[in-house]
Amino acid sequence: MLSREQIIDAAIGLLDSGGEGALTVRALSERLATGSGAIYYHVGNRDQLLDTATETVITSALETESSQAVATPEEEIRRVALALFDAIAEHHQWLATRLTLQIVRNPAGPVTVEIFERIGRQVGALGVPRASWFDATSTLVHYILGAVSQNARMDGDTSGIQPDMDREEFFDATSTAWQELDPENYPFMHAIVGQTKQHDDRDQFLTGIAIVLAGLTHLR
Amino acid sequence: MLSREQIIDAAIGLLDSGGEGALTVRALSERLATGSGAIYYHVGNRDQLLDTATETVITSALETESSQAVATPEEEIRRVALALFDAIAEHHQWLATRLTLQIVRNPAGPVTVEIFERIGRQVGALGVPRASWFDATSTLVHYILGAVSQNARMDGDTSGIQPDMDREEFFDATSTAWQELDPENYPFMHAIVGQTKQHDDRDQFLTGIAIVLAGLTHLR
DNA sequence: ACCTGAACACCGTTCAAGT
DNA sequence: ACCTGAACACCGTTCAAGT
Repeated sequence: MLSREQIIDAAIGLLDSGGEGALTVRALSERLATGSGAIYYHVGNRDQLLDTATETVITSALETESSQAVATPEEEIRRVALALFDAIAEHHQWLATRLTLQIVRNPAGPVTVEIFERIGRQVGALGVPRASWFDATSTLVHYILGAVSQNARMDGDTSGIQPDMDREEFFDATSTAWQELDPENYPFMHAIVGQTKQHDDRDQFLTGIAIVLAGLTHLR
Repeated sequence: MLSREQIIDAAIGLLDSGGEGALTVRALSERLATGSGAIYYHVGNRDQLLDTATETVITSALETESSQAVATPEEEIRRVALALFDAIAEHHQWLATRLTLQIVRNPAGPVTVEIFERIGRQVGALGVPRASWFDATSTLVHYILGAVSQNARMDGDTSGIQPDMDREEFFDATSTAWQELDPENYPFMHAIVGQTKQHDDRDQFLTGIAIVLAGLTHLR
């Protein structure tokens, strides 16, 4: 008998390998050797399936992270942030779009609540005054989700411009394009093009977290 | 004779009033009283049309902002950020998803370049050391885009849960849902539920900018 | 209760044909 | 060069019918 879990797992598989466009009810029911009606019987429509898949992946990413020893608030925030970063950057690029959607449309859902609660507790422990807890946590969450979305590699997604380009080629093409900009009008782009060439996304993400954390101390 | 500009304007009209789902080639060609082939003749496919619409709106939002008197670097960053915030929050919620997509897929395009250049120059003027310009600017841009995406109101979008709920009702439903969470497991959510009730999104966005700017001073 | 799969109402895109 | 619109290959979703 077909189970809800099987459907969600198969859906995540399709999403991971081909992006959101690859998750069609037909492809899914073929992979599961059923009719399309069976999908609707178990998980409702495609949109709900996408939400459930998002929930499953995020919850599991945050769970494996939480099984470690307690640390400083800064360290715990870094862990939560990296758990999201790694989950999206490495396997589930489709999450970049979906995670934002989930939080905007369903702020009372488990995904939003879990992320806010995890980050928010540490904000309190950091010494931020109670009246600023909501602002401080929102700022951290906004930064994390923004950075994580911007860093999602679009490898598996066919909707990119040149599908035959790998990550490095894409990067080279970008820096040469920046170098070809008019230096009169774009002095800054020229100034940073050297730094982009040998930077690491993950390191930069951590630097960003450190900047926001440093900024929070001014709220005291 | 049909022009490229007319098509883009009509597309933005459809997007503003009904979200991404409302932009269909059929609806567009009906509004313009042409055949679907005419669209493809002028603007390529739907995806390119979406990119062009994004570019048009963002460029114009940044242009009207730049026509003001020069100010401090902090003020100029706030202006660019608010120009994006207001454009998305008030008229073009569909941009939240599309802007991120544009930057990820086309970092050499005018949208990415314009935003980075505008923010980046001020980062230099702020006294951030040259070696940190890229990290600092990325952090700001990531925060701005993250916050702006999370704040896009989903009024016109039918894909929301209850379309008959207005902004205030939605907010009330969220805070009561947060209040009903188990206080043992979600102490933080209970602590902030009061603050969410009477907070202003725009003010919170500016507070976030201030936090990141404060954090940047530590890079000196 | 659980599943099938044809049918329906949509899509984006192409392309011969017209002016 | 510019445009038409039928045709094609897809979609998500429903629902009578089967077990």
